[in-house]
Amino acid sequence: MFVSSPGLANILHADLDAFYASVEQRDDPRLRGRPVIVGAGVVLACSYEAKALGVRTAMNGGQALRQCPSAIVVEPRMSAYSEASKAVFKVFEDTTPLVEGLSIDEAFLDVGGLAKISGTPVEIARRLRAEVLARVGLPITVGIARTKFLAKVASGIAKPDGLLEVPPAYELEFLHPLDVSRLWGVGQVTAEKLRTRGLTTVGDVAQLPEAALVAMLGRASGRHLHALAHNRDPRPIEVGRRRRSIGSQRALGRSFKSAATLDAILAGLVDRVTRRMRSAGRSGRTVTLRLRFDDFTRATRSHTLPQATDQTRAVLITARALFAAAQPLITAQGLTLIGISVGSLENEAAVQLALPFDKAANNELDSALDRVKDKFGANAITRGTLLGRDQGLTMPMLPD
DNA sequence: TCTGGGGTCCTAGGACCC
DNA sequence: TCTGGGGTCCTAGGACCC
Repeated sequence: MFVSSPGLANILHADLDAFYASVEQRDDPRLRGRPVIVGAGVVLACSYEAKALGVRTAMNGGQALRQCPSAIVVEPRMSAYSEASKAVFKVFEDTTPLVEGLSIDEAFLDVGGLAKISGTPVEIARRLRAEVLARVGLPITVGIARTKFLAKVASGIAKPDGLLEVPPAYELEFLHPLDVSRLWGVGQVTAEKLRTRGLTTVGDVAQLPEAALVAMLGRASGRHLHALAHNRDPRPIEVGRRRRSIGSQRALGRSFKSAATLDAILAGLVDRVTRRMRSAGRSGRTVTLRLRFDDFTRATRSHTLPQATDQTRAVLITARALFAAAQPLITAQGLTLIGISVGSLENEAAVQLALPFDKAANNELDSALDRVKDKFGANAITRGTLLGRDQGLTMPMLPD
């Protein structure tokens, strides 16, 4: 482990532009230069041409088309995006070993210590952008600064297809005029709280004592914001962070769903989640059921198992018990979303226990998976499901 | 227009242990 | 009989990010 010089702008934040839409434009020349919307029901991503006409991520699909009738709507191709992401991360890792991935389309890179080999951070960033374009065919924006936070703000301002360095001598000049919503961790709720107290810029926030921010926003948020506003962000690049939960959720639409359909949806979610856990070689202990209702309120119910598992059957039994426990909520309000996630992930796959084959539980799982097949087609059930089911089983301890 | 699907982190109360 | 402080784990909710 080497330590980069703390006084220099050594951190790059690399962020692909309109990632899903850019992949679509790369793969289909007819889409280039035109407004592109990825996702039918809701806008998952849109090209800059669509953004210029008022389309926004997470916008309802119908509204987006009214806003921008000339837009071309394409179905998402997740495997193409995942492949493109891997190729881009390969370019990152060819640049420096100190890469911290943040999401499918962005990462921090520490290029301190590379001066002799690769040149200044700006030179490295220019080459990185050219490499990503040449090797993967995608535009990428890079922000350069002394801290993670400033590098991320810089890339946000430089988008699209840009490069922006914040030299250490100009950090406060750059930071203080910015709108509070640029601060990492300030969303709608916090921005509104700050605004009602007359705080609109980062500089305004910096005028406040830490105690005032803590009183306003809570301990962690208050301290965090105070530090960022004063340009303190000592977090180093963390290599090899692992995800802490794996989940899947499904919106239900407006029509009435029978109990059998809801159970099939639940089993389908559990199947998808445990399959992903097994292919990632992870197992987990905390099963969380997530519900959303027609008035947009939410509820969660969770249960922690005595041992980690990646088995369809164990997670399904737990998920059903949680769902049953939440029945009073569900009958009182219209259910619009169901989600299942498994957290407290451990690094290894579940130890396979040599427990006796439980015929009754297995028959029950069979009928649940049959219902998934009936509702969603045979493709909804995979070989992974069957493998997971027949391996050893850790019986969960259920809530009453 | 009532909004998708994938995540992270923090808070607060209660149970439990020493 | 009454009392304290410290710590961890679990559960539920909330804010935020891409």
